[in-house]
Amino acid sequence: MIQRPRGTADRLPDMAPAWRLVAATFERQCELRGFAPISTPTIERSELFTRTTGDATDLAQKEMYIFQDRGGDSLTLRSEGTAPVVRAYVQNGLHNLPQPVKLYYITPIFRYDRPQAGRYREHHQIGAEALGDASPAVDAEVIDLLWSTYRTLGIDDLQLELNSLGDPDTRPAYRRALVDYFTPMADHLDSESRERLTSNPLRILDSKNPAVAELCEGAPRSLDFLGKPARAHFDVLQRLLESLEIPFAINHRLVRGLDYYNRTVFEFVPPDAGSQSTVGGGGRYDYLAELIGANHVPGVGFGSGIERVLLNLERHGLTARDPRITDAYVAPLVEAAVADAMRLARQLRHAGIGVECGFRGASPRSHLRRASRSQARVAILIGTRELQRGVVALKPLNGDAQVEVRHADAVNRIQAVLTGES
RNA sequence: GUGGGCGUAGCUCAAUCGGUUAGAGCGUCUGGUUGUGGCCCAGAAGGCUGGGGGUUCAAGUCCCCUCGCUCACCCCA
Repeated sequence: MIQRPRGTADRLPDMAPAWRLVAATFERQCELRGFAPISTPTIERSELFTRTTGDATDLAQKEMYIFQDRGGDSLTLRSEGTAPVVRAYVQNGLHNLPQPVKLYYITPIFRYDRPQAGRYREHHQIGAEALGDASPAVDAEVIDLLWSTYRTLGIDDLQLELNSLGDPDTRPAYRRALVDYFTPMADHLDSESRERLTSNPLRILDSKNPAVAELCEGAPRSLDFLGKPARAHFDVLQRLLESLEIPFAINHRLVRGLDYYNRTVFEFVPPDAGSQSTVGGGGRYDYLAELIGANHVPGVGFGSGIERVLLNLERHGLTARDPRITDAYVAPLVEAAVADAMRLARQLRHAGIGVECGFRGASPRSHLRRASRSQARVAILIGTRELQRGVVALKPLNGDAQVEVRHADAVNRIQAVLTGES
């Protein structure tokens, strides 16, 4: 048997209500703030991701789905949400709109990684980006959007962690300070962290190795290296979050896995922090546009994994129910009644009634069994007798008496039964 | 990419020390009612025991490989 590719998932009907709830809640929160939907191609030119993600990141080094198309171009399956949106903003001249341009998306993300709880090779993210405005209020708005989405869903115990990485002009000094700090203790670092000492010192802070983590305690803090504007930006953001009553905690070791971030970075993590704990995260990326050859465009945004949001919904025992739309079941009792049954079903649907139609002549028993297992409140039986006399048998499934109505009156009578007038 | 655990029907699980024709519940379908649902009862369908190789008189059971799931590392959402 051919099976689905590793790390992918089939989403079956019984999972749909929860997915819809997450998507609908997020969309609603976006629309309430004037964020508009955008969607970009599933494939992009590989340079878009390789140039923005950062050479030293795991994502760029080993997790991208990269391939050559038949014309020899190198393409990559979307490995993260932000760069394509920035590309689309630039390419479509969205800087001509009032700034910031506020966008949101719900999209699959592909990363070649070993599957694990809460980790997939294809996962889905809700995400939002606000482009063209560098003020800290935009950061606060974006964080508020994600926070409100979680809260509206009923997930109220995620911890918001916050940090500022400063700007490119102060980054080298911080980087040097980290190298100076860690180099003397290089022998105590694990091999991975030692490598990062030269490739990407900031990411040493991110290590979950307890021994390394301990060494990080005394490490220089990025907040102490912020330039004046970044310092002011971070201060204002904190005041805004306080005024919005969004609780947060400064995490000096929060650096994020993509290199394009500057100033604000944030993550939402559950209290019982497991390994795949981050539910959503993001930050500011004022220099990302330049990396893809465009003019300066400040931006801030986030991505949040839908599968992980769902995990947290379950953790809270929250469930979603499907909207009930099948009101009637039309049952052809003989093969000759199938055509009439399907015609009646269409008339009912035209009148706005949800209808399931039996597809083959079968016993009333089997049709009614099926009907009562659907959500239908009324069954319409059409057999030889009904065909001969131009009527249909209308049977409410709540135990009320079955009635016979003329075929021509069927739609009105069924409507009456469904609205309880009968 | 590294390491551990686990793969038996659509689902949840049995199957003695390696021993006959791999079972049950749920679900599905059909019937019990020559045209009437839910409950109940009966019957049926449904398995290359994940796949391949090996050991053995004999393998669901032991060994190897492989694929998948899962947990941890790592990484991230």
